[in-house]
Amino acid sequence: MNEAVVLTSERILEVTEDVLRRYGLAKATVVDVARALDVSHGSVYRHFPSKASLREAVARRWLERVSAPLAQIAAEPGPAPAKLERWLRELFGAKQKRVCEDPEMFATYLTLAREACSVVKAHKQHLIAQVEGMIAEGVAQGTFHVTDPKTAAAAIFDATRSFHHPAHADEWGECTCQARVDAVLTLLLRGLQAR
Amino acid sequence: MNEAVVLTSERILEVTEDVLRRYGLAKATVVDVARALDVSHGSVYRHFPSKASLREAVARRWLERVSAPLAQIAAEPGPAPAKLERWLRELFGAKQKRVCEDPEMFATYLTLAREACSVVKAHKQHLIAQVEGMIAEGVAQGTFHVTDPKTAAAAIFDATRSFHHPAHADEWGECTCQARVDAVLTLLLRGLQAR
DNA sequence: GCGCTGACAGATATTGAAATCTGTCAGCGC
DNA sequence: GCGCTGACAGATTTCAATATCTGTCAGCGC
Repeated sequence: MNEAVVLTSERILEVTEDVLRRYGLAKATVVDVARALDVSHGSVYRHFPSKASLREAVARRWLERVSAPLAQIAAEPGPAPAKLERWLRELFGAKQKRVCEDPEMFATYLTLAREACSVVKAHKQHLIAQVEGMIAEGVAQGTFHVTDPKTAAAAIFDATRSFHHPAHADEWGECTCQARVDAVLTLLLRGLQAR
Repeated sequence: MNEAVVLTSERILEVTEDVLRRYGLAKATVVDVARALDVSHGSVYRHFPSKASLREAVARRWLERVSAPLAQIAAEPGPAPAKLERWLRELFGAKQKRVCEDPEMFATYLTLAREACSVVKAHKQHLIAQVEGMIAEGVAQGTFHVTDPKTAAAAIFDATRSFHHPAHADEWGECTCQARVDAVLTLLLRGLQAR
C-alpha cells in the first residue's frame, strides 16, 4: 500500500500524529509508528535520532500551525490597537478551539510541549516579537504611549496568560470566559493608550 | 509524651503538616498521622470524616495564612492605586516566598489545592472581593474610572495570574521576573486610571 | 456515657518477574 | 553504494501476587 511512497520526515510526522491520536501519548511507541508506515522501526531512526526528537518535531509542527495565522495578522496594515486586539483574540480563539474540539489531543500536545521546552520558548519569543512589532507601530502612529515596546509586549503576553496558557485551559469552556477576555483586553488597551 | 494534651482538630492539622513535610504527600498516610499523635488512626476519623477532608482542612489553613495579611492591607485607609499595588505585590511576594523557601512543601500544597478545588474557588472569590473593594474605593476617590468594579477586579486577577498562579511558579525565580511584575502593574494601573 | 482502641473488609499501593520498547548496527538486496 | 531490515542489549513498562492503607464499628476502660 505504501510501496510507491518514499519515506520522508514529513510523512513520518503525519503518521506519528495519527498514531498519537489513535493510541494516546502514553501508549504510542516508535514501533507503532513504524508499523503504521509499514517499515521497520530502524527506518524511523534514520530520520529522527531519538523518540524525544520525533516528539519534539511533532510539537514544533503543532506550534507552527498556531503561529502562522498570527504572523499574517501582525503583517497587515491598519491601526495598531484594533490589530493587536484582533491578534490576541485570534490567539485565544486558536487555543480554545483546539481544546474544545479535541481535548485528548490537546492534552497530548501539552505534554509534548512540556517535554520540548526549548521549542516552546522559541515559539513564545516569536509571538512576543510580533506583539512588540504591533506596539512599536502604535507608538509610531501616536496611539500607544509606552517607553519600551519590548517590555510592554512581554507585559501584554504575561497579562493575557489566563487565556492562552494551557494551564488555564479548564476555564476556557466557562460561559463567563468571553466577558473576562473583554474585561482584560479593555484594561490593557486603555493602559497602552493612556498618556 | 502526649498524655496530658487533648486531641483537637487543630492539633491533628499541625501534626498532619509535619507528617506531610517529613514523608511527602504521596507517602503520608492517616496511620502515620495517628502514630505521630500517639493515638490509633480511628481517633483521627473522629475529627475528620475522611482522609480527603483532612487534606482539605490542611489546604484551607494554608490558604488562610496567605490571605490574612492581604485582608489587613485592603482594610487600611489611603489612596486606592498605591494600596492596590501594595496588595498585589504582597500577594506575589507571599507566593514567591513560599515556593522559594520550601519548593517541596509548595508542591505538596499545590496538589492539596488541586484536590480541594471548592476551597480554592472560595479563596479566589474572597481575594477578588478584596480587589473589588479597593477598586470601588478608587472610583469613589475619583482616581479609577471603570464601569463595573466587580468585572475590573476579576480582570486584575486574571491579568496578574502569571505572578500568583502556582502553574507559573517555575518562572518566579528568574531574574527578569521583577521587571515583568513592574511592567504589568504599570500597564494595569494606567488602564484603571485612564478616562 | 464517652472517647478510644484494634480487628476487619474492601480499596489502593508496592514489588519483582516477565514482556515490551528504545536505540544500535552488521549485513541483505536493490 | 544506499537505504532498509531484523536481531540484539539494556532500559522501561506491565501485570499479578502481596502488602499496606482507608474507613467502620463492636466493645473496652475511664
